[in-house]
Amino acid sequence: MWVDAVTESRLPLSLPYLCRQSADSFIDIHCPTEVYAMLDLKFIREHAERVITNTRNKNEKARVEDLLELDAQRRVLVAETDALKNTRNVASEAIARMKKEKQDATAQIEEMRRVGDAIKVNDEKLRGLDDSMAAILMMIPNMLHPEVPVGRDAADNVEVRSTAQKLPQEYRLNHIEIASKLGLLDFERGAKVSGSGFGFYTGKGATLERAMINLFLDMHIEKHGYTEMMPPFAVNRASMVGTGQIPKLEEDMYRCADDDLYLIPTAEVPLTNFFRDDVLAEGDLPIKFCGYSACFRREAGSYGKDTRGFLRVHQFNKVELVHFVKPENSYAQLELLVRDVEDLLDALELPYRVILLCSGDTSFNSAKTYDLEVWSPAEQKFLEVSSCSNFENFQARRANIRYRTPQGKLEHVHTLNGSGLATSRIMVAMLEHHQREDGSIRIPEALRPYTRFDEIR
RNA sequence: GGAGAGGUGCGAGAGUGGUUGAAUCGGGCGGUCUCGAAAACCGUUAUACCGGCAACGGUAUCGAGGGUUCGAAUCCCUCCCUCUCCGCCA
Repeated sequence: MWVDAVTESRLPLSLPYLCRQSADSFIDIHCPTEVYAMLDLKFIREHAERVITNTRNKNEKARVEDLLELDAQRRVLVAETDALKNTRNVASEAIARMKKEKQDATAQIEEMRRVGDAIKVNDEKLRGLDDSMAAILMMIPNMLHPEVPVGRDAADNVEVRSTAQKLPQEYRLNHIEIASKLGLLDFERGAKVSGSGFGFYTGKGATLERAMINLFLDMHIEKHGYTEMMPPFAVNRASMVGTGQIPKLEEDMYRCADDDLYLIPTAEVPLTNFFRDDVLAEGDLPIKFCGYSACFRREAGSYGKDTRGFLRVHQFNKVELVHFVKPENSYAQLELLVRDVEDLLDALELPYRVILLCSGDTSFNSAKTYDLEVWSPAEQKFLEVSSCSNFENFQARRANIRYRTPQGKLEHVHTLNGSGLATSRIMVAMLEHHQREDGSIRIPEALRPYTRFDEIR
């Protein structure tokens, strides 16, 4: 069944994004506070209580009250400094006039020297305040959509719908056992060659992996109206800041120190930053990108959790979906995004459920997130295979992605993204669900044109 | 790795110390004309922050940071980025 997706024009190549400078301004601490603001400072000021509650509901610890105090100080200082600068500007103009008329301006110049010194002192103080404020602002999470249930952790998430009715299901071998029996994955060699948490796909395992990536991409391109992108797998620091991985998740990134590049943890980073500092044409929205990438995660601090096989690895493959939309459409678009992913799971004939994350489980950047989970008979639990989020303008503010309204106003777009899909956990589910009594694996119909075999034995 | 060029508004592109927030062209928006459209013509068109109910006023912004100066897009220093040529290489 075809998802009722909006048909969009493909990305027009005439867009001017290719000529834009990249801005490393994000990473320099001495830049206007607004650049850092993920939530609008004015919004925080006017809705302090809501921001504080929201921060708490997300289990975050930003010092919102301190921010407000600093802000009050800053505003007084700004007013004072602006007044000083005004006198200087007025006087400078007068001096220019006097010089032109060959009058002596020594007294004025002397006076302005003192004003200039005062300005310098104030600017110094302002910079200190800005830095302190920026540090707090960076830690304030996105506001949640009102529909998001308040809750502590995953236990409070809400199931929206499910195609996984008859649980638990029988299985004979878990994915590690069957993969090793059929020669599809090799973790020992992965550990030898790279380290723990890396693996080889071998033989038909590699083919199956590649087939899934291609199936996903083709469905998104041909059925769901996406533009395919193949992004760089390493990005600069400004990009990581732009999508919010830095500073919060910095220790989870692989970094190439010599070149100050980061291996991407998801294609979301390059695909969203594609439009960093750009102004999009209203008529081009929504823009929907799909892109394959390898994803690299250090998973620092998560050892001992889901460490078996391919459940949690340092490198995995994923097709990522990223939408740039007009604010008024973003929640409708989120539903479509989820449907695009469900369509893949249906094609793979895997049972899954869609859950709405509660406040405490919703990520820092997100206003509303649906997770898609596939049942693992071996693990006896649901495995997260996709996370679809609406970031509203949170990322767009950080990455400075705007569009021009029909009235000619510049406004931030809303960004959404979702995995569509990450293959490693899908591989786990495939090996468990499509396992036959004799230990062979049945390839679902939709995949056969890509694998060119219909079973693995 | 070696050598050079350059980073200005939505885009292209002027501008080398004093009404330059920034010429000009293009784009967008509004209008005239038209049954409608195109063309032509006219007008208009940056963002952020602070103050103000508002009209409006102030400040900042020409890659980033620092310096010189009464005054910096313009001069000096540092850094970042992009492009071109040569070398190396998939």
